[in-house]
Amino acid sequence: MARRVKTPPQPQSNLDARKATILEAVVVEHIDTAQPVGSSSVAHNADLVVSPATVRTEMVALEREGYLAQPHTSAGRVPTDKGYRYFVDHLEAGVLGPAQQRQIKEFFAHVRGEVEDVLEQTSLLLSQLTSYTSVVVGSGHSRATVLSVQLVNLDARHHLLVTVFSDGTVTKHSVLASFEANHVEVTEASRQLNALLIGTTLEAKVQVPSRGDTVAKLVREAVSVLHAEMPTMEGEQVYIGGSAKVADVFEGVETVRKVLGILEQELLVVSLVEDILDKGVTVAIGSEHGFEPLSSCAVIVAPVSLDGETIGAVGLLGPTRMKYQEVMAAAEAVSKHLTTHFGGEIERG
Amino acid sequence: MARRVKTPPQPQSNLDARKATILEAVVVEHIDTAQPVGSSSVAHNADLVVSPATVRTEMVALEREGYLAQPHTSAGRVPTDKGYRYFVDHLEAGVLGPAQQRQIKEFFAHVRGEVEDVLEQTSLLLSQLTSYTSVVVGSGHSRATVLSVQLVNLDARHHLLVTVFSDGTVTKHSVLASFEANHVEVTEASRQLNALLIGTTLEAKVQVPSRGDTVAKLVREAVSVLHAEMPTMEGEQVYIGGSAKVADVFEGVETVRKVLGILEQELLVVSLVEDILDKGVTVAIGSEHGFEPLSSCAVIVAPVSLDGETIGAVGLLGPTRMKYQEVMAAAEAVSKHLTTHFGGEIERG
DNA sequence: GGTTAGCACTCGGTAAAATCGAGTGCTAAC
DNA sequence: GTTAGCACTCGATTTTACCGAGTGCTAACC
Repeated sequence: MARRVKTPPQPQSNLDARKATILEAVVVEHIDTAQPVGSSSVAHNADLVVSPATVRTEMVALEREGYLAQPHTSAGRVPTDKGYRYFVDHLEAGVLGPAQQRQIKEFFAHVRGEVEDVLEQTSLLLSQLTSYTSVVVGSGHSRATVLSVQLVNLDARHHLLVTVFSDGTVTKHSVLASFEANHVEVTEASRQLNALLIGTTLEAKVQVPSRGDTVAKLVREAVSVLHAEMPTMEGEQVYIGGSAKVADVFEGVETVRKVLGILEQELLVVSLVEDILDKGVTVAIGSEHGFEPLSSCAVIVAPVSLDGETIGAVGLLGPTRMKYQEVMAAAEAVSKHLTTHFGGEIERG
Repeated sequence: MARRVKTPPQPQSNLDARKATILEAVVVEHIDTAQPVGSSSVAHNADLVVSPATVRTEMVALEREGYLAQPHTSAGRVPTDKGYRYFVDHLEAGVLGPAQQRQIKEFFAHVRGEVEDVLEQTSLLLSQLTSYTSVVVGSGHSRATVLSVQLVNLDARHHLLVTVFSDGTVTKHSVLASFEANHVEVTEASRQLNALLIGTTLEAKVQVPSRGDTVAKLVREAVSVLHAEMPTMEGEQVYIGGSAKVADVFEGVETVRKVLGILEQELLVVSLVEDILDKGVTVAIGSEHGFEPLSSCAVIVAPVSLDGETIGAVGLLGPTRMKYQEVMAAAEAVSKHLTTHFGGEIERG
C-alpha cells in the first residue's frame, strides 16, 4: 500500500550548532526532570558559554520553528514531537551499561525452551531492562512449509488436526465432521493429508480428492479447516512485558487507561509495530505513527531477522520523554542477540 | 495442606434486623457513591422508619463490632471487609439484566474455535459484562491421557515432540539430541513412542527401552523431555481480560500499579484463584485471601466443572466496593454456560 | 428503655487571598 | 551579536476563612 516516503534516516532540518546544543540540552533535561526547562539551566549547563538571555533568544527561534513549546507564558520550554525527532536523529548510538550488558548475556546464555517461551521471556527481560513496556512480535508462518500433519480422533465426529511447520510452530484445529469415522479411516486420512500437504505452504493450493467416501471427506474437511486460518494471519505472536510499567511511566489516569486499552488489543499493537517497521524507522514519536490514542507515546522498534528476512521485532513503548539512547541501545542489543540466538540454533543443528 | 475451616456459607455473626438493614444500606450506598455514608441518608433511605439519631447509635455499635469504620471523626461510615462479608453472605442471588443475559446467550451461541480461544474470548466477555478485570483459568491436563505422540525431525539433531491429549490440548517440546538421526529412525521412534505412551497420563511411569541404538536413545530422550514438563504444572491456562479496567476502577496510581503488577504474574493469579476455590468460597474480600498487595480488592470466582470435576474457573477482580450482586450473577451465568458449552460439546459428539 | 430533637463540636474540603519565584520578553548598553 | 537589567506574567504554594456534613451527647419524650 502507498506509504509516506522513507525520510527519517536523513535528517532534513538543519539547525546551527548552538541551536542544536540548546535543543539537545532542553530535551535531555526535560527527559530527566519531566519539567519545563528554563533558559538559565540550559545556559549554565553544557558547553554553552552564553548568557541565559542569548539562550532565550534562540529558544524563541526554536519555538517559532516548532522544536519547542511553552506550556504557558511564564514557564520554561518543552520539546515538541519535532524536537524529539531532531534529538533522536542526531543521537549517536548509545552504549549499554555493563550491568545491563551482563544481564542480557546472562539471559541468552541460560534461556531455553520453545521459541514462544523465549520470546515471552525476552519481553520480560526488555521491560525489566528499560523500565518501559515491551512488545515482542514474532511474525506469522505464512512462509513456512508443512512438515507433518496429523489427524487425531477424539471421538467418532470430533477430530483434531495437528500441523507442524518448518519454522517449528505447531497449530491445532478442531475438525467437526457431520459424519462418523472410525479409527482406521482417520488414520488413512491422516496419511493422505501428509502426502498432500508436506512441503507446501499454507498459501499453496492443493489438489484434494473429490471422491465421496469417508476418508476423502475427512481430508477435504481438514484441508479446508487448515486453509481457513490463512486470512486471519494467525501465527502472529505477541508478547507484552511489563504492562504495569504504564502506570509508573505515564502521568494521568486517563493516559494510563488509554494506553492499557491499546495494549490489550494485541492485533493493534502488532500492526502498529509492523507499520513502524515498514516505514523503515526505529523510533516513532508522538503523532508520527498516526495513532491518536498513543499520541503521548514514543515507540522504539528493532527488527529481528534471519537470513536477511524479518522474522519478528522487539519494541518498547514509553512516554515521548523516554530515555531514547538507553532504550534504543537495549532494543538493538536484544534484537541482535535474538537474531543470533535463533540463527545459531539452526546453523548449529 | 492445612487450611482454615470452610465457614463462609453459614454466616455465624448475627445482627438484629435493624442493624442488618443499616449495614446493608451503608454498603449499598457506599458501593454506589464511593463516599462515606452518613446517618441521615441511611435514615431517609429504605424501609427504616427511625431518625438519624437512632441510626447513629446503631452505627456506633456496628463500628464497635467491626462492621463499619470511620475515615475520620466528622465523616460518615465506610464498610470494613467484615461489613462487606456480612453483606455478601446475606445477599440473595441477583438476576442479570436482560441485556446482559442476551449478550451471554449471543456469545455462547456464536463462539467457536479451540478451547483456548473460547476461554480467551470468555474473559473478554466477562470484563465487558462487568466492567471489572476478569480471569479465566483452565486447569492443567495432568489427568488427561495421551492420544497421540509424534516426533517430527527438523534436522539431523533437532526434533519436535508433539503430543495430543484426550482433553484436546496439544503440547510441543523441542528435543535436541546429541547424536544424529535419520528420517527412518525418527519415524520408528515416533511409532514406539505412540505404542509406549498412548493411554497413559503424564504422571504414569513408562518402561523405556534400555538399548543403545539411535531409536531407543531418541525414545528415551523424548520421554524424559515430556515428563520433565510435569513439575511445572504446565497446561494451566490463564486468560486475563480487561486489565485496562484496573485504571478505571481503582483510585490511586499506587494501587493501580500494584494490581497490574500482580496481574502480570499469571502464576500468582492462578494460585490465588485456586486458593479461593479450595476454600470453597466464591468471594474473597480484602484481606480474606491473605494476599497483601491485593488487600483493597475483592475477587469473585465461580468454578467451571465437568462431570462433577472442576476443570477451570472464572474470576473477577475489583475493588472491595464492587457490585457484588451483579458480578456474582454474571460470573455464575458465564461459568454455567461454559460448563454446558464444553459438556455439550463432548456429549453431542 | 428505646427513640428522638436539639445542640455544640469536629474536621475535611473548597474557595478566596496572599505570596513566591522561576521564567519570560524587551530594551538599552556593551 | 551579546548581555545585563528590569518589569511583568502566571502557575504553584501557602494561608486564611469558612462552610457544612456528620458526629456524639444530653435531655426530653412516648
